[in-house]
Amino acid sequence: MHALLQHMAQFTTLSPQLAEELRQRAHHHCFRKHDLLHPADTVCRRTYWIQQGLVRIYFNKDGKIVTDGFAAENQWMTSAYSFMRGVPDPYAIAAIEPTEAYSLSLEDLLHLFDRFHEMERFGRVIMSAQFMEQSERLNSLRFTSPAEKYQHFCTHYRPILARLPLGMVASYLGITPETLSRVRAKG
Amino acid sequence: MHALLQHMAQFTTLSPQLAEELRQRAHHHCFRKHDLLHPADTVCRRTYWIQQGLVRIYFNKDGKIVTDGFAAENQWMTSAYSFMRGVPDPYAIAAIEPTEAYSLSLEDLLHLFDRFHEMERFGRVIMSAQFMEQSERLNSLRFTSPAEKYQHFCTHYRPILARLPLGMVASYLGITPETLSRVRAKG
DNA sequence: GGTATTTTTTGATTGTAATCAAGTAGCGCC
DNA sequence: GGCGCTACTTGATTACAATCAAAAAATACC
Repeated sequence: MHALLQHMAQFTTLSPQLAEELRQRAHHHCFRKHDLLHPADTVCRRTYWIQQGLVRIYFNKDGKIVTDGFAAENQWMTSAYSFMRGVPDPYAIAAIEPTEAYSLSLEDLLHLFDRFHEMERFGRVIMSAQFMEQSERLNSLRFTSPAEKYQHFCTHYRPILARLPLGMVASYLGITPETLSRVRAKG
Repeated sequence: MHALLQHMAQFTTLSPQLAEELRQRAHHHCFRKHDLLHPADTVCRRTYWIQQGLVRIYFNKDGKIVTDGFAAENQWMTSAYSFMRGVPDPYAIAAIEPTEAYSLSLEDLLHLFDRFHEMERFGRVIMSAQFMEQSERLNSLRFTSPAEKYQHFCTHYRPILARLPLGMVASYLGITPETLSRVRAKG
């Protein structure tokens, strides 16, 4: 829990009152490998902050599993649309490694946003960061060859690269495992 | 100016003090067709809210102009990376039609975020909305054929579709003008 | 530790949209 | 209103990664 507060303190001032409310509201979770943080076609009720471990979000596209993103230590993960709108969506979130996490519900978040200016600040800053990251990804998807996509992935995900099977990386990059295998064979 | 305040009031409570500060700080602009709101390779110092008209953001990729986005009435436009980081970037923003806009500098924004919880709220809500929109675009780019991309564009940009030349739409969708022309010929 | 299953590699073929190339239409501007 | 330019359309060819197929390697599980 302390680690989550430390993480948040990087982006906003953390008053003792806010820290206390976070301590009261956040849930603690331990997931084993392959456990689901969120099953497909259900409402994703919580947003998870990963203290230790590695998770992925994915969905089933015509019988194939497509990975949509990863989150490791100090990152947030949720099925954004489902979480924000309170509706089911096809995404699922599963642990790739044994994972320890803290989570907040939408109600918790909205309450904290209302009550604490500094929490609202945190929300804004995190959303901006996610937005900028997603922009980069969009540009990579749009303008680069499979080799460059992989290159880009390597530089941005170095810390977790070795922990991921090739197939997941390929579908995240929007290329086939065969193509990624060939790309890797050359580099 | 009143219209900007109305727009903001949709997403946050707008105290008289905040409204007053906005009135004082926002700049008003009129652009003629082809005018640059922001030239390439300079720092984008302001974020623009479009009251009337239509603008686009684009950059030069190997001699070809690639359109990266549009903004029409009630939308915001800036070169995000340059604006947030205060560094030059290759994007330019130009008016497609005569355009009336209001703008804020980064300093204005940061000041308002600090001083007004409700402004911070507005920032968070707008960033979330942009993020969700961008997610949809990313999925469209990633998983759909040229015909579906165009379909998706038509449903999401109906109001401005007729105001845009085909070439801009094509490069926004990440396909060639030739391909878009053929897609349109069939539908 | 050995078998079964999944993941990755390697190879051959195909499909789709990009590129190359002209021609036509639309529009801005004097 | 006509000239010149840009935008759009249409056609032929090419390139690249997807798909199909199968073998090899890695991993899971009893």
